[in-house]
Amino acid sequence: MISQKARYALRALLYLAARGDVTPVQISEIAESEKIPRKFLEAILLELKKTGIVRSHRGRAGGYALGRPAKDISFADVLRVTDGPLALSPCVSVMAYRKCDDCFEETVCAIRKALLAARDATAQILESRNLATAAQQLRRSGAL
Amino acid sequence: MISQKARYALRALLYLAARGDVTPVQISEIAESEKIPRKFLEAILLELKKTGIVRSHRGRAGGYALGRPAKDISFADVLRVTDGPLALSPCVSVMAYRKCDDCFEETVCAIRKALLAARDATAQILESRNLATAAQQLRRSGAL
DNA sequence: ATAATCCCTATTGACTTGATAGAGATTTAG
DNA sequence: CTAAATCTCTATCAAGTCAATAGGGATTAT
Repeated sequence: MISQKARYALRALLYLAARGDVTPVQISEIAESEKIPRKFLEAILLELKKTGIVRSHRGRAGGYALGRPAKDISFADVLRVTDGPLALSPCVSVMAYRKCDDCFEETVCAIRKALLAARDATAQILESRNLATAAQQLRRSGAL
Repeated sequence: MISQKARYALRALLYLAARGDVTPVQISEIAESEKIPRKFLEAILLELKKTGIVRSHRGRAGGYALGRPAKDISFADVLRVTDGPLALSPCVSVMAYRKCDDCFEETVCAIRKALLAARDATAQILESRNLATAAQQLRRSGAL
């Protein structure tokens, strides 16, 4: 299961993508529109900023905007920031590989083989879905 | 990421599958062979038993055995017991559906569409991998 | 009977999650 | 230049989950 933080992050980013504006949007506006606890959202956007998914402007007319085109921000990008690796085991993570603590012989591990296949399948989907395609779906369903 | 519990469960079950025996195997034997804390393994096997994945015999020559043929125990079956639903969100879980707490309109949710596709991909893999195929892989690699 | 086994409940410490508080740093408008 | 509005940062909190342990109780083969 994804965390509440991931949900909030995706909703906030989708809000920015759907708005499609160039001028920065304030935290309060996002928080109210998407019903996200304001202070929690601050922390989330800060993290997203560190990885370049959003950028910010400080001061009077400040706020947040997407850090790159919506089509270049995948669901996988976001989930990796909020929830860590997509993989079901460190030993099959591509972005954050680590040997399992008590692994005997990785190349032979039958559990690993299954988890690796699962990771590839998940990553394939989550990397192909991005904020642009998602926003487009919303428009088509008449939700915007 | 899967839990340590899931790892232990898979290892223990794979041990039973590889042994392929009809007579029950004792907890201590599994725990020692697979280096799993004995008491923790007890709790895990008990849970697996409740869902029929293993069956047990009590008393003097007691122990555990697979509850059905190894080819009918998938990785998905096991992970659902130890770690809950495979889905990344309750609203896309097939075995344990639940509406998201703050969901506005499920049919329109763009996040849901992506998570649903991810669930299907993961489930497809994890339901097709079972203890028999895994044990066979071990034999082929000469690990048995 | 007895010894070996599974069965059950409770407890623990470490860590994570979701959320909140309060002050600091920066920028724009007037 | 000053004030107000914003983002930035650190600290804290309660509740929950995870991994592991402990100590018996129930059952059964011999």
